[in-house]
Amino acid sequence: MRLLFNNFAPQIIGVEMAEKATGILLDADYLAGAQSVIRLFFSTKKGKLAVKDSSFEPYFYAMVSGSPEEAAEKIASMDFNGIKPKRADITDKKATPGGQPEKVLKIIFNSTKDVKEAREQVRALPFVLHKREYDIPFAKRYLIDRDLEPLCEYEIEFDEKTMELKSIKKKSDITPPLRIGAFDFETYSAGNFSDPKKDPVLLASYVDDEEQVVFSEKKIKQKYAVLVKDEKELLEKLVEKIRSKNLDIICTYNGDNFDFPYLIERAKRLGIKAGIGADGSEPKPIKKGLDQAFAVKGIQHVDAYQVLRTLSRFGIVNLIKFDLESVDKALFGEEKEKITAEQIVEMWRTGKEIERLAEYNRRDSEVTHRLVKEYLPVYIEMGKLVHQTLFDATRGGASMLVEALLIRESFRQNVLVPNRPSDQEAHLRIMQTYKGGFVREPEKGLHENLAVLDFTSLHPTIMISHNISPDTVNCEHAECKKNMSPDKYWFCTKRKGFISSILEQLFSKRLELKKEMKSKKKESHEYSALFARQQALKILLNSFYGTLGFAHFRWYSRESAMAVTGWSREYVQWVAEEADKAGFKTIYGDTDSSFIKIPEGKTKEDVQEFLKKINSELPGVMNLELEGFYKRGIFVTKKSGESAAKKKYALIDYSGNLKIVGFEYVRRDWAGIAKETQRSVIEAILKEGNPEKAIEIVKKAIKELKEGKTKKSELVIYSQIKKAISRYESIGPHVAAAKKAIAQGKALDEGSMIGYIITRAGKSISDRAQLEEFVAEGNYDADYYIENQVIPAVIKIIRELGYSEEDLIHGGKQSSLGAFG
DNA sequence: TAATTCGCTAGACCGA
DNA sequence: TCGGTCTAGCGAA
Repeated sequence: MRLLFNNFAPQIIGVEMAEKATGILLDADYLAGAQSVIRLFFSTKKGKLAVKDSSFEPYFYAMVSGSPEEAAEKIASMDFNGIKPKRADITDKKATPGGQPEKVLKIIFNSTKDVKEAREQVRALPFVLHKREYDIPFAKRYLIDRDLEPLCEYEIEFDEKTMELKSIKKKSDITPPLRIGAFDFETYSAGNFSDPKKDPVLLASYVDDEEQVVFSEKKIKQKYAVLVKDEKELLEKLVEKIRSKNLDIICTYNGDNFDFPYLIERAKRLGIKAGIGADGSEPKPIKKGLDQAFAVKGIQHVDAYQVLRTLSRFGIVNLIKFDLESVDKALFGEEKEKITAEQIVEMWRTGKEIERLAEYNRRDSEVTHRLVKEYLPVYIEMGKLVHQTLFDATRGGASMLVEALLIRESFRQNVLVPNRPSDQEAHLRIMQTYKGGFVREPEKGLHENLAVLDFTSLHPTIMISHNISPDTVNCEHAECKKNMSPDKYWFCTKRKGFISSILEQLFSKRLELKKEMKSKKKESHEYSALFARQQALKILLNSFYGTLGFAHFRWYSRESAMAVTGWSREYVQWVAEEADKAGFKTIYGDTDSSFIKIPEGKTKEDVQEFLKKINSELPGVMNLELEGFYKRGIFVTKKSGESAAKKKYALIDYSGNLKIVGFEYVRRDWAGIAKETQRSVIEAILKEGNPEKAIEIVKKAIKELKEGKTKKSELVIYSQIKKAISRYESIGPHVAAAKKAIAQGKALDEGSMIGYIITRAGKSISDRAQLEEFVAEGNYDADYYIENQVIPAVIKIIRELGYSEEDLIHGGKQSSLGAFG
């Protein structure tokens, strides 16, 4: 078997020209040129295998007026500025999911380049009405058309000489264990950031399941250290190490923007090749809008940083800061030492504590490796679900994942994929917003004995139950008008919608998995596998609704999005009315939830009964469930005015668990001292029913602040730079702090998380804001933290108990509180 | 390349 | 210096 890269000598089998192999499909790309040729990468037991498929041709569709046969003949013989189509076939395709197949031209070219150059010219022909599916990347197109699922195991046959694929058959849906390795650099820097054009790599670490290595030209005592003579050898050894491992996955932490570009630039300067690809090629940058990603041939590069950003957006993990130390602590509860760029240089220069630096470097790779191992299963399942490689699945947003699934499904159903909107069209869509979910104004104050009810997967279940789909809006059947949304759009009841039926399948698949999970032991491998699959399904299910209202989405349907939210408002308000009729009192609700008070004389069983009744009346797969019972809850008024604040409350259950929602406590743009004080106050009130204690907690925090004793770490406020610094019209504290830091040589820009402290020197708050690392312990504006942080965070809660701001600063009243009476 | 709307609040900014 | 308006960010769902 001829492998591009392996640990074994090639085997030549003389007579039999067809070779067989079993491998995991990792990647697909194509070789550009006069003829575009698909290349598939497999991970086999013996190494990486790349096979070609030159039988697949680039194409797009055109719908024409008049005779399709004549049009096909005409186009096939045309010359578009030197580009000649290979041929034009006539296919039967549906223009829309509900439509009848019609004759559509499939115009086939030799190369993807030809498609790109000729498609506009074809579109401009007078008899061409539309062009379709002209912008689907060739390799992705191949995976769809050939029904191949990345990450599954395949049995293939290929010609041993030409490496041409002869047959391919799926062997298993289960992804066998993948070989995962991580690497990380420590680099020299003059100021606070490193420039690969001049600053060398100091240390490089590599970690996988079997070994851990740190390469260094300085002698390091640890066992894992490998001495090299210079930076050139260091990089060569690292590349060699990675190559020798025959990895399926190479992982980094921000390798897309740091380690890989650094590696490439240093290798170039040192005159070596960073050929870690399975075919010996260097990692290649792939444009992702303003950002870039790095791809390695035959190996999937998973950037753990990108993975966490995405998981954070979907609420699977909850992270404030994304540096490895914070992530390690938040997710694994480990304390990892943070060494700054300055310290790295100092340690390197003096040679003192070089072991600490090496350990830091080793840990970076180790944590990265662990992160990828932890979260990879979800993405493996996602990749299979939407037929995308790991590389794409870990970097794609909600719309990319949904789109990939829908394109594949369109192909299966023989329907043409809708075009993306033009920029103007997208702009018009953005202008047209629509109404979202319903949020009830809460009954402010303290409440006891609560039940929280919510709809399970509200948006997907509405879409399934009402058959909401872009292709079922306002169908021609009069009787379907009974399925009328509050905004007066109706949805067909005779034919299942394209999107709604896909959702239905995903939804029932997830239910099945969850049922199956119950029969498995939680620690078992099967359980984790099922868990990952249902998690991927959950992410996908929850992504659909948002994409319907997304201006750049191929299946954008404002009517559908409006119907989803319209019905959601109706259902949630109906539940509230029914609850009140049943003798409960609805005190709050947001989008899919109802908070009800269980009055004296009513029991938890009554709530269950109520749920049963509601569920018997809900259509389709819609379901209202009990989220939980709570002993107490508090709602406060808004900052100004008398009305109660929405999206802000705290609950305590009967086991004493606090649930704090929307309060400053959960916001990163508030100082720790304010957040912790607020949490303690809420706890004292909800858990112990002790407002006096709450007052004391606040007083203590204020006293500490005044005495200058509050630790720096308690004072940091985090806020993100969301656009280019120059584009800010209003210079808030985080922008001001960032500007000052940039003037001192810090590399901060769009996307940077700014941790700042309000110091004493300066007039406005922005003037006084300084980047945390530039502020000495004890240098803070106590008044600011008391008046703008601690007091605002607690005053609304304290007032709910009948106390005032005065009580916090002065003696305070001793009278007991009627709030619990 | 890119999921949505609803809601709260801080602090700059601006004109009187 | 005051108060209203606007920009900006973050969180809930």
